[in-house]
Amino acid sequence: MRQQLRSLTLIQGSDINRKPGRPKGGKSEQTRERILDAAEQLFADRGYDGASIRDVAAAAGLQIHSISYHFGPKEQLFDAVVARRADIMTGLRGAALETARQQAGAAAIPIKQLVRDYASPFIQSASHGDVGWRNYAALMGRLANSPLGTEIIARHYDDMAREYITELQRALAGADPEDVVEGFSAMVAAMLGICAATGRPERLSGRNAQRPPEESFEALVRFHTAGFLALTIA
Amino acid sequence: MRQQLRSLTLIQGSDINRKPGRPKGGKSEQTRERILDAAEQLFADRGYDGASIRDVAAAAGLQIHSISYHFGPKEQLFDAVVARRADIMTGLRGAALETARQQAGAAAIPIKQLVRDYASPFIQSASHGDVGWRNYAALMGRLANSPLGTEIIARHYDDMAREYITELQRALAGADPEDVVEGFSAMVAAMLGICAATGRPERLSGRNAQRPPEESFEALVRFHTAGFLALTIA
DNA sequence: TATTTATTTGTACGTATGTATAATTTAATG
DNA sequence: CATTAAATTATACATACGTACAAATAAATA
Repeated sequence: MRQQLRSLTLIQGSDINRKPGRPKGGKSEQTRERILDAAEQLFADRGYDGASIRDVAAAAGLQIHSISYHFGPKEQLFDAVVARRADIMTGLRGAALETARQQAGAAAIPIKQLVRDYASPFIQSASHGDVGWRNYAALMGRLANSPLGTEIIARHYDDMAREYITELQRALAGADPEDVVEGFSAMVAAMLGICAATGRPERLSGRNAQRPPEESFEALVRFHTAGFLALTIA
Repeated sequence: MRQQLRSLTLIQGSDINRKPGRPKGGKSEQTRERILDAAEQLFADRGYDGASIRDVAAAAGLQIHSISYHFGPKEQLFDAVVARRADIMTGLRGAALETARQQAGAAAIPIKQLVRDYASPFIQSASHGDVGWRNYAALMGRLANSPLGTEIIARHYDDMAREYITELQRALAGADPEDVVEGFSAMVAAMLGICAATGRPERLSGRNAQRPPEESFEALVRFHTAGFLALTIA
């Protein structure tokens, strides 16, 4: 939205299209990242309506208007927060899918691999990534069943989701395609639940600390792979 | 909170403890229900922070202060909304569990029956109940991964959840108990996702209308039963 | 009917909200 | 250095928020 059409001549010194004045995107890219980090954390902690633009500005060490200057109205800021890491996530999933397709050749990709490849980037990022990824994971969990959330998720995640669903349906030829979509939705919900860090699993199992997400991930893969396979049995 | 200790002598005319003045809970019980209905819908549509007390009052056809008069501050109203139908839900699940225990005798309750008995009351209410149940289901979906939501869910749902988990662990003696908790969480997340009516399954499958929740329910039972059973295989 | 309490209304307070406008500072240019 | 545009600051606006207080009304009693 605020991206500039860079001039075509690449050598900066001899740039003939170069207009006078301070160029865009110099130092401000850091500022934008700082705003997104702050917004990510606050939206994750308090939700979309619970976090104010003022909170974000204060957390980023800026004045209020700097937020809307860089991102426009609140909803666009929210979208930008989701989009930033969604693009990374989609890149990882796309690469994994390409590899899997090459490995499988003409055959269908194994269910277990599809489950693993879709859930792994998210769970790995949420558990091994920096605090930003943890905040992002919590935020995505909150978004899951809200109108605004699903709208934004649709924009940034549905295309790749459909690719995985297509492969799942191919691997589960005997199953009702709608059941496969149902299974995919269940898998995503479980993945988000693991990373949301709500503390409910601990409360239900009597544990005092959160289970390492890798263990949860392995359980998820086994559980949902078996679930998918059960859909083929009429 | 605002319930009164009814006098012990049951015959109203000869009530010796009866104090003068207008008695509590007469017409106001309808008002309370009307407030809860309005709050339920608004919280479901806009979330806790997105729905204001003024909105609730207007939807119920009352002045602002009537809300806090009956329910205290906003968070207690929210809790009351969740609690009302949580009690019904817990009653149904408790009755189903008792029946299942009697049927099973000394043996473990079958996994499929536990999955069915836990998810069925919610999905049936959300699909066949009145609009209030549909709103409630959407609200519970929104709550699932938020801090305030999990706090309230813990208060009203965790006891019965632990009972079902105990039975699941008994039926899955070979499985890691923590994996079983993980599976239970996945089942709940899927159940909420089905009833949240976000439109995402339709978007992912190309359907134009929502799938009948009964079909989704049958798929959920098959999927998650198989998932649980897979946890016993080392 | 007079009295007592439950319930509802009307109004107000202090603060927080998203957004917009104008002025200022910063960083590059020729 | 003068100039141009980006980036930041400062301030303001109109509205919405949760909560509280005082008054009025309603429904039962003796």
